[in-house]
Amino acid sequence: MLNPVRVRFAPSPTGPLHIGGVRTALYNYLLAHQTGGQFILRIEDTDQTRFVPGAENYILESLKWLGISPDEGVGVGGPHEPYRQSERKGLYKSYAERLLADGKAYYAFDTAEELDAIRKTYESKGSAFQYNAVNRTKLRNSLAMSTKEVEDLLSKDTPYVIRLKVPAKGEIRFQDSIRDWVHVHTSSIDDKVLMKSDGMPTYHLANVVDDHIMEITHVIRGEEWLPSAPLHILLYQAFGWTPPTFAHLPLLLKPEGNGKLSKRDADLGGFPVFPLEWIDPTTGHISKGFREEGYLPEATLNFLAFLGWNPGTEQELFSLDELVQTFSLDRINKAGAKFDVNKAKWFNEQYLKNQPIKALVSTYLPNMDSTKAEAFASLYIDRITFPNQLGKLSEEFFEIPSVYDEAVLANKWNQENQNALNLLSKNLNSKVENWNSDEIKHGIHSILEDAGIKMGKVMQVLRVALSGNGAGPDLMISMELWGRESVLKRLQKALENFPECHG
RNA sequence: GGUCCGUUCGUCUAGGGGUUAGGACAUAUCCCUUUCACGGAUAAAACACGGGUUCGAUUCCCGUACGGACUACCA
Repeated sequence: MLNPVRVRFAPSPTGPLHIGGVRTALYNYLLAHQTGGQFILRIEDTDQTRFVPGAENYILESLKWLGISPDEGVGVGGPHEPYRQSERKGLYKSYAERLLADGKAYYAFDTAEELDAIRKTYESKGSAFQYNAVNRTKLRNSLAMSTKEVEDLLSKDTPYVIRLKVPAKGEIRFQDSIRDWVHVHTSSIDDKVLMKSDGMPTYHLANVVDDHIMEITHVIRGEEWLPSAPLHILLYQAFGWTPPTFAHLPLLLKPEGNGKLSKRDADLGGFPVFPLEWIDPTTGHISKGFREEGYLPEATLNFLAFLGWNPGTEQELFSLDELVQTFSLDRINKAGAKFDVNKAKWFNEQYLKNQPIKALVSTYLPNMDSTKAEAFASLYIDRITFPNQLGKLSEEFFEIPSVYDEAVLANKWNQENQNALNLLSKNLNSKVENWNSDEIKHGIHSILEDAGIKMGKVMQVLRVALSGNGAGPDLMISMELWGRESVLKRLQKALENFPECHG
C-alpha cells in the first residue's frame, strides 16, 4: 500500500467538462481512494475573459453523477479554503513579490501589442521569438532598465507583468510516473508571465503555489501540460520547494482520422464527449451528454478507465471499488487512445444486464403496471443498449400493428399458414384456460397438431400477424403480455389485412 | 519552424531478447433459438521503416517516417 496521496483535479470553468477531463478526474480519484488520501477539486478561474456561467456547477454535477465527488475543495470545503483561484488572488501576488525580491523574477512593461509585433517579425523571418535570456535585455523590463526608470513606471501605474527569470543555461530533469525521465534545456523555456497586468496570476504561478500550499503530492494531468512541466519544476526550485510527483496522461483521440477528440467529433459522430448535456449559454447549442444518452455512470467510468489504462489481467468489468483497488499509475499507457463508441456501448450493455429490473422499471416505465413492466423489461433487457429505450419500445410493443413485414409475408404467407391462423383465431381462446406463456404454447401446439401442421412452419407468420415484425423477443411471453383479448384482436386484424391465399 | 512526447490486429490493449505474439470491441461463419438479440464456438486481422547490439530482436540502442502536444498577459 502506498502512502496517502493528496491529488487535485483543477479544471477551468470555461465550458462543459470534456470527457478526457473526466478521465483525469477519475484517475486522481482512484489514486486518492486507493491510498486513503484526498481528492481535491480546485477551480482555476484566473482567466476572467473566458469565464462561462454554469460551468463550475456543471463540473460539480458531472462528478456527482459519476460518483467521484471530491473529498475537499469547491463545493465541499476543507482546510485550504478558498479553492477557487479567483478568491486567492492576493496570495499569488505575495509569492510573485518574493521571487522579485530574490531576483528570480522581474517586471516587464512590454505591451501585448508590442510583443505581437515582434513575434510577427520573427515569424516572417521563419523563426520564433522567445522572451528569454538572449532577448530580455533588449526589451522593456526591469532587467534592461535602470532602477529609477522602473520605479518611475511603477509609480505612474504603468501596466506591467511579472516574468520568471529563467536561467540561460542548465538542464531540467524530472521523472514522470508515466513517461520516466524527461529532460529539457532551460534555453528552450520562455521567461513565462507569472502575474498578468490585470493582477491575476497565470496558470503556472497559481498552479505551483496552490499545489504547494495544498500539499499536493501527485500531479496527474493531461499530456498537454508536459511541455510546461519543466517550467513548473523551475518555479518549485525558485521557491525552494520540493516538486510533487508528476504523471502526464495520454490524450483521448478522435475515433477516425487524426487529432485529439473534440466537440466537433461528437456532433459529427452522433456520440457524446461530455458527461452531461450542455446548453451553451450564448449560442444555445446543445451538446449531448453521456447521462442523457443513457449511459450508466459505472459503465462510463469503466469505459473511461480502460482508455489508456488496463489491469494487466483479462478482466474488463470493474466496479468503481474494484478500480480503486486495482488502479496503478505505472500501468498507464504512453500513447493516445482513440475514442471508440462501440466499446462504450458494449460496456453499457454489460452493466445494463446487471441492473435490478425493479429499479429500471420504476425510472423508465413509471406508468406501467409494475408486474407487467418488469416482465416487459426482462424480455427486452438483452436487446437494448440504453435503458431509456424501454419507454419507446413499450409503446411500440403494446400498440396493435398496422403495418406488416412484407418481405416475410412474400416468403412465408401461404395456404397452410392461412389455415393455421384461421384455426388459431377460432380455437385459441377456448383452448387456453389460463393465459400464460406455457399454456399458450401448449394451446397453439395442440391446435396445429390436430390439423397436421408443424409449429415451426407457422411461427414467423404468426409473429408478423401479431407484432408486425419478422423478428423479436420470445413470442409466447409476448402473447402473455399482450393479453388474451389483444392477441385475438391482432389475429383477426391480420387475417383481414393479409392477402387471400388460393390453392 | 522549434521543443517535448509517442508508434503491437480496423479500435482499446497484453506481452517482452528465443511465444503458434494473448484478450476485448467491431467484422464473418457456425451452434443455441420458432425469429432476432443474448450466450457459446471458430475464423480473418498487428509488432511503422532502416540500421546497429546480439547466436537470435517485435522486445535494447540510434536514425527515418508518421502521429500528437506545446510554442499567449488561455488553461
